[in-house]
Amino acid sequence: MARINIAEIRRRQIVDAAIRVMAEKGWNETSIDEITREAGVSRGLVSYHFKDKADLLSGVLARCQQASMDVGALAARESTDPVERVRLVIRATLALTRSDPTIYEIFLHFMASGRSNPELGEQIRNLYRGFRGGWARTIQDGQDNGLFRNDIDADAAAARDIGAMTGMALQWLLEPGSFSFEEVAKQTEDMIMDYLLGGPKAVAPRRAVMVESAPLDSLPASRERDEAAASVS
Amino acid sequence: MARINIAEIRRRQIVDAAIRVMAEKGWNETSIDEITREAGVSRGLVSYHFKDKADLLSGVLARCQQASMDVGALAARESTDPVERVRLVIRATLALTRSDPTIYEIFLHFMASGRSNPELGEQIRNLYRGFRGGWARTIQDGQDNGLFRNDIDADAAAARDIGAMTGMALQWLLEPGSFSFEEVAKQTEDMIMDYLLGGPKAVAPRRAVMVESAPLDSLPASRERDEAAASVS
DNA sequence: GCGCTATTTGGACGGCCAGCCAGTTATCGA
DNA sequence: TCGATAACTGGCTGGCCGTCCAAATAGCGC
Repeated sequence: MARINIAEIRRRQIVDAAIRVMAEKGWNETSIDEITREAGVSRGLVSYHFKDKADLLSGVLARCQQASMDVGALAARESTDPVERVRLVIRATLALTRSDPTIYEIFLHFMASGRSNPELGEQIRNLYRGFRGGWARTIQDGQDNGLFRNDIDADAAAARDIGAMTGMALQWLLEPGSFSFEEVAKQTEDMIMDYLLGGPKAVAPRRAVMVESAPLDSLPASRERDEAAASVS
Repeated sequence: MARINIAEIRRRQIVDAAIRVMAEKGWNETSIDEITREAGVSRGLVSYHFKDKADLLSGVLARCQQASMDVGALAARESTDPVERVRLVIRATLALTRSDPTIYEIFLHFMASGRSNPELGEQIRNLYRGFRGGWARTIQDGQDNGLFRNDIDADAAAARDIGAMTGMALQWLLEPGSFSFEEVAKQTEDMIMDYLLGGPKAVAPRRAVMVESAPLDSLPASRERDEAAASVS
């Protein structure tokens, strides 16, 4: 089935181009003509492979989601200590802001556009729900095992942590170099970890086995066709 | 000069309408025609009072900036204890997300649009610089007086705190009700305060007089014409 | 080679919108 | 009362963009 492969390759090619253009100009300012030029394909080919602009957008978001999840999952595998794993994921997530700001760029544009486009809004909401859900489970595990304070709600804690990370990312996106990235990242990491490690904890681990799955990698699978997404940039 | 007053009133009227429409539909999806309809004025009047769409946008952002600064300044006046004031400002800023999400909505759209429009980008960057600068001064004051830990850079701390607050706000904007607002707000407030109050501090206050000016209210003055902005919504 | 289908092309169509402008009305000073 | 100017109106227009489509091309099994 070489044909199907070609279709997949074309889709990938167009999504790649869309990400490049969109990261720079946003979505509404990006015309499909510009994407075709960047991708080096003809005007009608985009319409052939994607139902409409929103469909193309889904592909873009799915790729970015996959990339950011990969980073977290990868970092978590670098240690077996649950606390250390959480720290590594925070660090990797923050570092992603610097190494591949495109991802947050896309998220930002989706958040803005999603408010007027219900379909887009649902996608970005699902994405955040997934992030929060995965993070909450990780925190819950830590609480159950007496590692993290258990006087706080895990779901709320997840929203708080993800908020702290994305908030920093957006500021960096807005004006890279306007503050010391390393310093702010270090403070954010410390602040989150100190908060999670402080306060009252469960007396004894409720389970002998610690968190065995990497944080963030038990998210609901993307319903996109670009499952095998690699790095975005 | 009744004429000048009329011009000012009209400008205000149009900006108000623009904020209402824009909060719901974003900026790029908002046509000037829609704003004129909402404002109850004719099509050409907007062109008469505003150079172009970006000019109108400046008015919108200035109003939101003013409103958010007012909230912080107001909260800071409710206590004379510097630490308590910082806590109150955090609380008020977070609460603003709920009471008037329009403001963050506008900020979000500016961040997204500002990437492709240099003029707009500079405005939103200035706004954030102002926020961070004011917050950093407040933290610096607390450090100088031995109230806050002095092993961290105040500028970086400001970026971290503002990031945590805006990050939470954006999530709430994306999907109000997807988490417990009160719980996340409380955790965020505690996390920031615990971090600022923890760690090593200056042995003795370097100044007898504590922070005497409200945080956030020594920002660079808006260069907009809508100086006397009231509440946004 | 021959149909068949997937793939690709370039352009046409229709809608939308920001900017512009000629003309009208209201307000003010003299 | 009478210019003069500010305030205001409504429509035009040129361009851009997403969608659709008829035709051309390429790759496949037979």
